[in-house]
Amino acid sequence: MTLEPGEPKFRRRKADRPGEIVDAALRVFAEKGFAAAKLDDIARRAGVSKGALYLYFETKEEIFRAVVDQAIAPNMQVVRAMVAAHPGPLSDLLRLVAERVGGLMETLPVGGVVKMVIAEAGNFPELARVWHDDLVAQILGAMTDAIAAAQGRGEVRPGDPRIYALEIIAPMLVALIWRETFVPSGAQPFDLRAVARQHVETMIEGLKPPKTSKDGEIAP
Amino acid sequence: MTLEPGEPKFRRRKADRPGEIVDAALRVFAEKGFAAAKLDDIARRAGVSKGALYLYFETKEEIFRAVVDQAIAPNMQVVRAMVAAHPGPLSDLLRLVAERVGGLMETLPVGGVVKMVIAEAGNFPELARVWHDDLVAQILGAMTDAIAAAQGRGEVRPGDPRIYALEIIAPMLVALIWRETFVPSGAQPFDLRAVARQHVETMIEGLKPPKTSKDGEIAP
Amino acid sequence: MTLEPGEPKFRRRKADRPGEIVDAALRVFAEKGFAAAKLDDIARRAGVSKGALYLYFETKEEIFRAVVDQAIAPNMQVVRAMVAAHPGPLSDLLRLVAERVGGLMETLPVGGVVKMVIAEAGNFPELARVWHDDLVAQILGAMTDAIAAAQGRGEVRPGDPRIYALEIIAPMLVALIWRETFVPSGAQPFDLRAVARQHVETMIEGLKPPKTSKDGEIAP
Amino acid sequence: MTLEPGEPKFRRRKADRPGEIVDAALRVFAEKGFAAAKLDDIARRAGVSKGALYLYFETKEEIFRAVVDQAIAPNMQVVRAMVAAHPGPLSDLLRLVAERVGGLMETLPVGGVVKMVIAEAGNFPELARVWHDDLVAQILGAMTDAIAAAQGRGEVRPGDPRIYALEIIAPMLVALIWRETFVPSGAQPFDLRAVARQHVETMIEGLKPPKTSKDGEIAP
DNA sequence: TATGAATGAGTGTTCATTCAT
DNA sequence: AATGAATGAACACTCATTCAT
Repeated sequence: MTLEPGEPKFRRRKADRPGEIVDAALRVFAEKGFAAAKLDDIARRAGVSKGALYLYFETKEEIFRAVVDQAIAPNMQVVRAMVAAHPGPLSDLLRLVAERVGGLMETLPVGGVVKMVIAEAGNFPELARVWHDDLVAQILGAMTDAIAAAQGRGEVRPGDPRIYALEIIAPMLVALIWRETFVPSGAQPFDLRAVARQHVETMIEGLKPPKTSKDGEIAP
Repeated sequence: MTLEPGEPKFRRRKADRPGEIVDAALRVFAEKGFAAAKLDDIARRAGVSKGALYLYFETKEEIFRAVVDQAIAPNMQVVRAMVAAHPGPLSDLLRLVAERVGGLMETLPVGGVVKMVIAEAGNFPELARVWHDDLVAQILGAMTDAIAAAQGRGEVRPGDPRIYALEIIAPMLVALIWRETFVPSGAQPFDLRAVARQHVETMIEGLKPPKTSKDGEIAP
Repeated sequence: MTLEPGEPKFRRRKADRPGEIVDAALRVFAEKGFAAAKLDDIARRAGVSKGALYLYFETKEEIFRAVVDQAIAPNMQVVRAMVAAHPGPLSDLLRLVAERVGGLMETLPVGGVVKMVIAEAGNFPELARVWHDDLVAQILGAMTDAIAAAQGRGEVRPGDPRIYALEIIAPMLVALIWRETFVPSGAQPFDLRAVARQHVETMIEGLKPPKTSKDGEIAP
Repeated sequence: MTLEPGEPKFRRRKADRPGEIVDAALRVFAEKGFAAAKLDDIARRAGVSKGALYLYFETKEEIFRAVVDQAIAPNMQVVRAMVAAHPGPLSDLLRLVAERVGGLMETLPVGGVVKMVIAEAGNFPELARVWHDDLVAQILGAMTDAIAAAQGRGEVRPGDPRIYALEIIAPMLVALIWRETFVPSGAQPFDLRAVARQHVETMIEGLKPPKTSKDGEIAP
């Protein structure tokens, strides 16, 4: 972004290039999908020539990989945050995560990437695998563990903890996909934060063990 | 599918052809996405020549449209079932719908179509609109109405009924997308029926109005 | 055109078919040119199925040949008429031919065929040869001979009789081509008969030998 | 046209390319006609790849248009020359024009373009219109005016001046078309200059007002 | 004889990739 | 490092031709 003093201004900073390209590519891939995205378009949006792309990436697939890979990193924070917050009652964890995730999703261009991963999983199985192994399964696993632990503490009613994890995450994801898919053609959007907040409360209630036992722990 | 030995080079089955082509196209589009799908491939799977496609459809887009359109019809049953089951307590409705939807999703090739719609909504906005207006918004609307009515009867706690509807549907949808996206590259699948059943119970509990008060707040 | 009594009316008369097809083909070829003409179109205009064309002709080229060949025959009359009228002063011959040709050109679909021959001479050299040898060279030759004879009789000034023949014919031909080429897009047409009449008089004057000699023969 | 040994695979000559392509295209279109001309062929003759054509033209039609349009410009000189030579007796003008046109036609590739315009006027009406309005009608109009003026001066006998203009031009045009159509398959050619010279003299004589009367009838 | 569904080679067009500058 | 003209393989689409009926 900033140029060193004395540097000629038409000299572009090499170090930033790959990042700029990946940013541009993300936008184009998210809009059009992999096959319909044109390198010309990506190059133009990155402000470089088409040939320049090949100075940093070998093929279109490479760029796509870079985009998807790069999108994982920032999201890993979320996972870590979640895992870090592990101890304590589940309800606290859920509220915390909801707030965090709801916010992130409105900031980051996750939507586009999610769309891409869904769309191109068939054509790029390794990518699907990377996303699953490095991101999705981590999140799901962390939550599953937390839920199982809570079940152990009697905080959560019996049931498959992995499915409970899915139940918790799904509405956010669907609201996100909804935004990408239907809102551009006029559908009424969902307020991501509102969804997160309401759903957390629903789940906290829904997960409470049958009231016969002394379930005072969950709702403080 | 298989032809007897001595099979005729030309079959004369005009009436069946469009259906066969759409079936084949669904498989290819779902696998590869719109742009990456080759007409040659669709034709081969439909057991016809490339030229024959053009006897029934004008362009590749037309075929795509036909695939997506056709996928709406059978799913409309779900909506109708839901609307038909309208009266009675919400919990009964949810259990009924869950059973119905869970079963359908394992039978019909909805997954592929859902994937396609998500992936190509940007490139084919009218398709996204059709899907939204004719199918998704109908389901969501029907559920929203049922929930609002239940709230009126004091069966359901306060909260945005449209978000509640989203919360109810989302896990099934995500499990479906999961199957399309991650399972082929080795991820552990979700049992759609199990998800449906467990989530319904969670939601029934989660939606219950606070037991303590005389729930005067909900139905004023 | 007429059906035998007692013949079922949906039974088509086989004998006329080739002619009907050639008629239809002439119209289509004249409109679009050889390559841009579609057999579908020809078949439709001939009132038969596409497959039926192949009962009478082997290929598209064959049909084209038939069209061009068939167009020669009626025009041969003109040549014969001209040759028959041979004796007598040239001016009489010219006036007679002009009237005859002017009339024919407004009746027969010569224009289209001329256009086709010009356009496709490069792609079908034998056709160009047939047209040249059987028709055009005949007419030109007959006229050249008549002019040479008239020169021998002192009726016509010195000069290349073949070029004189060309001079005589050309305006009619150009008026014809003009009609096919520019009139459909709005150009002012030429009245073929008027062109014929005026040009004949011009040529009769123009061909007169220098007045020094006793040139009374031409203008009676 | 010919490249040195060691010729570079990529030449960098953006400025020259469109011209080279149009030249090559003219040859191919003139030979085959629009529909039968293959882009591969044009590209090969232009010494570029098929894809390169699309760097300079949007479609095959565009190339065709460029060819036809471009052919107008150089011919406009003829028109201007004719209009410039306006004053003076008509016979001088005719002799001058004949010389000029006869020479040009043997140099420029007019023949091919004329053929194309005749052949494709039906499929590309705007092109026919452009040719008519910008070129043909101009020439014809200029000549018509000159003749009418000459009639006013008593130099030319009564008669439709537009038809007289046609009579003057036609033999050159037909000789040109003859060259394109019949000569390649063995017909005896016409010497364009000879045709021009002889026809001018014929017309000068043919247009002379009747010598007997004091020609008061013509210019009242 | 006649049909028209079906074929498949052929062509215009696109676009990821290369390379002289 | 950067450009962008050039390439060529790939693909959607067309249409003359075939053949079961």
